Amino acid sequence: MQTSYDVLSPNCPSRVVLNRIGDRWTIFVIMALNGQVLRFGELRERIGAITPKVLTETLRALEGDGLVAREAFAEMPPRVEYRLTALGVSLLEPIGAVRRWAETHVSEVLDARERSAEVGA
Amino acid sequence: MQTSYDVLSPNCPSRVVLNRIGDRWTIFVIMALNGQVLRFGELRERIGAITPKVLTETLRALEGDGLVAREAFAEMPPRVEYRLTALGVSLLEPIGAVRRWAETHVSEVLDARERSAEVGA
DNA sequence: CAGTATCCTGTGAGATACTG
DNA sequence: CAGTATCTCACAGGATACTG
Repeated sequence: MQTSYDVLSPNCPSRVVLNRIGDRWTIFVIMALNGQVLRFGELRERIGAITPKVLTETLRALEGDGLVAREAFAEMPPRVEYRLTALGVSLLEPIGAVRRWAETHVSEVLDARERSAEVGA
Repeated sequence: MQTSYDVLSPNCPSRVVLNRIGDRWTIFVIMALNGQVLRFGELRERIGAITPKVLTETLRALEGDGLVAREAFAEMPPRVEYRLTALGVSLLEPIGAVRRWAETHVSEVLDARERSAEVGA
């Protein structure tokens, strides 16, 4: 039983989470499902520029990690609902922390970026 | 002046931060520089499997975003020191939130992953 | 509606070798 | 020591078309 993790180690399980969060589409899906139950098509609409293939991949990954629950109804036409699991909901907190930091400091980052671009170019 | 951000929008400035954090090497560098001033070679050692090229790219990006400060000394042999800026330090907090979540919940994610792998395969 | 199936491309990043 | 310079490749992810 491992009791402590070292994020600096590439094979550390913590890295798993960072990879997932860092994934291009994960955040969008998690945020969209915040407090909502959505169908495949609804997710597509809300996220915008995502293709069905990529949305499916993202959803499958999230499902596999126990963050999102998928419920299919045997109807015609088909209906499938996605929602966050308890684990998925708990992920909203750290994501919120990142988001708050972003909203507070993005302008500084953008300023710095612009300033270095002037010189760099 | 934009007063509110929507992370669900791909062109939202907040996305900038998520991209940066999601970058494969950013976290490693930020964590390594936590409370430390390190030279290029020291960073290489601590991070492990990173190549000089990639470390340079990561460092330049971080510098450009105002998260890391680079100080070069005109000596022979050359000496260059990297440290977090105040902005970089402030980023430690949200990263810490993610890290804590990871340390608490990784086992659940891994369990779920394993369970779905059994079925999926 | 909720996906699959294919094909294709950009680029993050590794390996390797060289330089001020 | 602290990087640059090339070359190469895998793979995330996009476009498009099709199906139970």
